[in-house]
Amino acid sequence: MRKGDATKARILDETARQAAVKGFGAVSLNDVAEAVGLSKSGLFKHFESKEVMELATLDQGFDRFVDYILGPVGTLPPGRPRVEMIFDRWLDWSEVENAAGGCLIVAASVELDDQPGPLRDLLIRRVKQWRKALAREVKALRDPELSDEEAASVGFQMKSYVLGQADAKRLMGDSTARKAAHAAFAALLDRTVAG
Amino acid sequence: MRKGDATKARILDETARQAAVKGFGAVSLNDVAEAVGLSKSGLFKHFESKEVMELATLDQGFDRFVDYILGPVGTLPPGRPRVEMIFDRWLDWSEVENAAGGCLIVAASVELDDQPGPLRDLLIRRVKQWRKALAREVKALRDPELSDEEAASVGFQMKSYVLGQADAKRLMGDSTARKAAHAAFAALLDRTVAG
DNA sequence: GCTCAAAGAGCACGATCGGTCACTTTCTGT
DNA sequence: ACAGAAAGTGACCGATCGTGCTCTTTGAGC
Repeated sequence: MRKGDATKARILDETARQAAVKGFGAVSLNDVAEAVGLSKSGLFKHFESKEVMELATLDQGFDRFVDYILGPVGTLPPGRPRVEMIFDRWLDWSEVENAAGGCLIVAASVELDDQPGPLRDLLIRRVKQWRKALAREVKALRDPELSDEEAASVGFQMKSYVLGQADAKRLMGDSTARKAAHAAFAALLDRTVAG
Repeated sequence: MRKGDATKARILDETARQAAVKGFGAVSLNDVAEAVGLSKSGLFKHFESKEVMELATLDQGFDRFVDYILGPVGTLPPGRPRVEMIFDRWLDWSEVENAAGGCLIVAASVELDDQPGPLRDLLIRRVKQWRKALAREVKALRDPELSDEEAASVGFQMKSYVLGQADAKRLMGDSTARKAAHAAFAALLDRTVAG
C-alpha cells in the first residue's frame, strides 16, 4: 500500500496550495486532479468525499506548520532564545516557505470564521493547541514565569505582527514589512522581559 | 431611474455580506439574487457581469469603511485624539458593524493576494489610499511631526492589532481580544508620543 | 510467477455555475 | 395620459461542479 500513500501526500500538498491561493470553497476536484496528474475519480480512491479531503489537508497543514516552527527550537534554551526563533520562523512560514499562496491557516481562519462545520471545528481545535504550546514557551521569558494573562497578551501581539507582515508583504508587496514586524516584536520582548 | 438605484444598492450590500462570509470566489449569482428577491437575470440589468458586480461591491465597501472610520474624526483636534478614535472605530468596524462576515477588506485581502486581476488591482489601489490617509493622521501624533518611516511603523502596528483582534474574536470567540488590542495600542501611543 | 486487492481511468448523473435572449411589467418624464 | 425607457421574469445555453458506476491497469505478498 506504499504507492497509494505517496499519491495521497501529493494530493494533500496540492490541495493545500490551491486552498491557500483560492480558498477551500473555490478548490475544485478537477483542478486538483489535473495538477496531481490523476483523473477526478482517482481522487475518490484516497478520500471518500471532498470534505474528507479538505479535513485531511488542513490537518496535515497544521502538522507541517507546528513541525516547522517548533521542530528546531528544542536545541535552544527556554525563554527568549526560543521565543525569538519561533517568531522568526513564524514570519518565514508566511513569507518564504509558502510563497505560493501564503499561510494556509491564515487563509482558512479568515474564510471559515463564519462558516460552521467540521472544517471550522478542526481549525479551532488545532489553533487552541497551538496557542497553548506558544504560551508555554512565552511564559519562560521571565523568571518567575509570566502569568497566563501576560503570556496570552504577548501571544496575541506576536500573532498580530505575523498577520500584519503577511498582509503588508503579500498583498502590497511591502518589502519593509518584515523589518517592521521584527522591530515591533523586539520592542515587545524588551518590555516583557523588563516588566 | 430611482427604483433601480435602490435595488442596485441592495444587491451590493448583499454581495458584500456574502463575500465577507464565503469569499468573492464562492459567491453565486443565484444566492445573491434569491437573497435580494430578484431573479438571476434581473441582476444583469444592473451589472453587465459578475466581475463588474464584484468590483462595484468592493469599491462601495471601501467607501463605507473610510466613511465609518474617518467620517466622525473631523470634529476632533489632530494628533492623539483623532488617532485614538480611528483605532477604536477600526476595531468596531471588524467586530460590531460587520458581525455577519467580518471586514470585507480583510477577507478580500487574504483571498486576492495571489489572484491577479482587476479586483486585486482595485483592492491594492484603495488600500494605498487608506494607508496615505492614515499616515497623515498618525504623523500629527508628535510635534515636530513623525517621519514617514515612523508613521508607517505606527500604521503597520495599528493594522496588525486590528487583524489580531479580528482573528482572535471572530474565529476563536476570544472576548478579551478587544482589550488586548487596545492595551497594545495604548502602549504603542505612549512610546510614540514620548519618543 | 501468480493472485488479488489497491490504484486509477472513463463515462455518466443531476445540480449548479455565469450568462443570453425574448418577453412582460413597472416606473418616469413630459 | 401616454410613450418609451427602465426593471424584472422565465426558459435555456454550454460548462463545470461533486459523486457514483464499471472497467482496466498496476503493484505487492505468498
